[in-house]
Amino acid sequence: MEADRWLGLDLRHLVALKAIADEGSFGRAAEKLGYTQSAISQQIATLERIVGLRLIERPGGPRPISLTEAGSILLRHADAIQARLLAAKADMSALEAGDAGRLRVGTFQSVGAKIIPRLLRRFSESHPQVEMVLRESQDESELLEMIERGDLDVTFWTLPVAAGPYETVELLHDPYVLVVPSDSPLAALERAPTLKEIVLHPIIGFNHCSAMDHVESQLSSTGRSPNIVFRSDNNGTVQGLVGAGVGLAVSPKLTVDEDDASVAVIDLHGRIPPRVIGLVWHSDRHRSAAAEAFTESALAVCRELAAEPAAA
Amino acid sequence: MEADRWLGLDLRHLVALKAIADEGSFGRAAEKLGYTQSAISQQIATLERIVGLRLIERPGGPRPISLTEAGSILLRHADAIQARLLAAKADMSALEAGDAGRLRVGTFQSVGAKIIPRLLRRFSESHPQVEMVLRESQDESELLEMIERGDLDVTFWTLPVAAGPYETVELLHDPYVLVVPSDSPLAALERAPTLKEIVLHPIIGFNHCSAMDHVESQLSSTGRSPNIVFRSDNNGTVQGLVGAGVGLAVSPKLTVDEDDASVAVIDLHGRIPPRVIGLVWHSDRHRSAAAEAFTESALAVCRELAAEPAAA
DNA sequence: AGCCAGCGATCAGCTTCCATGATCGCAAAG
DNA sequence: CTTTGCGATCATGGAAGCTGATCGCTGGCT
Repeated sequence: MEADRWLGLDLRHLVALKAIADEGSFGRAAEKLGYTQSAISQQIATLERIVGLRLIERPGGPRPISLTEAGSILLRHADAIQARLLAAKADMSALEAGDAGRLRVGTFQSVGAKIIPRLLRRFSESHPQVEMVLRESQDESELLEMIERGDLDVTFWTLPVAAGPYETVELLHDPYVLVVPSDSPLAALERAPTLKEIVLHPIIGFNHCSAMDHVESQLSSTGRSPNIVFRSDNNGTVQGLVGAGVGLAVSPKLTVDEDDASVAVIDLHGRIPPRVIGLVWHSDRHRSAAAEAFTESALAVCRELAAEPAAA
Repeated sequence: MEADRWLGLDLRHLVALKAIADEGSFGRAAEKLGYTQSAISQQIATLERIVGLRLIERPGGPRPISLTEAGSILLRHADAIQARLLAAKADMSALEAGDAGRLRVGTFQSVGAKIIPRLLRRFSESHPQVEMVLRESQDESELLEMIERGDLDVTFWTLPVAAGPYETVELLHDPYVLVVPSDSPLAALERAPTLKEIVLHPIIGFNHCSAMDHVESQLSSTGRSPNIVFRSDNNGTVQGLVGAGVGLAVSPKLTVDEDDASVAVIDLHGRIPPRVIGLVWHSDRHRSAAAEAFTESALAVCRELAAEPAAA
């Protein structure tokens, strides 16, 4: 590695570049960062001297500036570097908080019922020294944000995950089932009802979440939009309404209570593609031994769940 | 983003950390970087002040130092950041060299014969303004190193690629074929010869490369190691020797000359898994329009090649 | 046992670098 | 033509960082 001028590169330079790109002018960038306009101007000057290329086009006068091609390419690298630094910072403060034995796990409503209790029991028995912090969110996307900010170590998620600095592992395929009143004619059918048949009935839905959106778009693909007469996030409420004959529900199998005699649960045999439940974590963050062990436990538990459909 | 002490972090700090980890002592790291031991000591001190954690364990006296857990975690981030900086630097110097229209492509011997000429003609017709620089290497792994150093923009490669900062695209599956003298009894068989039958004969091989290693390990898996009587990297030589009855050859189909009447080419029907030819580029580097277009052209050409096995 | 070699920490001093604040040049809008 | 907003430039003061010397420590060598 030659001793070149790149060693003089400072993080402040990259931050300044980003601020200018965001704010659209040297002055506002300076204000945002708590510097003088002069300072920013000089920072960019030295940055341009370091890379040897003009990064920002200044047309002069009150006309707005713009990034050159080199500028926008460098900006992408700068973003990546800043993201990595944030990850490093999160790792460090996690360590500082004595996190050898703390694991913050994100979950959402519908994953909870069957997997979580079993997993928690298993994991806390095999790793009693790990303190688990469960964070359940109504708003799924919030979980990913927390992963990105370093507020969570790992989260459950329905795969695939959006593009981003994530690593994932697939835990299990959770098929959708139809929940109908136990005396419904649909329950007496030998075959699984088609989507067209289902969409003729009133539907009890969950509140909007990625799983529900998925179901509704599938139902809408029949050409007829489903008639959602009620929404609740509480599975007990949903099944109660179904049992009372208010409508049908399409639920992930893992969320339904199969012991409820007032309803019948009908396998849809893949008429709606199953949701895939997985774990997601930040690809840039350090992966603690506790997190690895948790992933292993989750995989084991889900393998068991998949192997005992008899309970269904 | 709070104005925290992390903004005071300097690249030199991370470089120093890496140097210490590599060299095993402050003094040698200082020497390597052209500083005094004092400077390194102070740099690490401020770095530790910034992150708020002890990064290096100094047992005192002549005992060797070691990274703490925080230190090794931070080092991994530092490595990633340095790698990203190198990519940025490579992008900048490429741009500086006026690379809007230059594309440096790596190839190796056996990919050349069928794909390259056609691809070059096609691409230079559709993108006449792009100056192509072809770099053929005998030593395949050198190509990946050049990608990593930024000396190449994209290279052909036999997938899968080793772990690293790479992105890939699959171009085509190139099956292995058996080349025998045209009067060989093997050529008269109705079925493809088995590996056991092949390995009984003397073999003309290519010099060691990933493709040849692959073939040899497959042949050895019969329990009998192949008898390689000659090696050459020139396909004409290999086929000439086969035609003269010196031995058989197992070659990737794309490299053989099917018009050579002195030999017969026999499809192995997947008895040896085909090699997969793809393009590889650096995931951190900027991907120029020329590179994208080149990938598209390569895909198109390879789709055509796959669709006309009649020529075989 | 005692000396020595090797290592990192520390300190004072000097140099270098960088942000500041004021000023200038420029071009579009009024 | 003046005003206004923006970036460039310059001199200056202050902070940060490197140097060179010195100290304290510990394990191995004699």
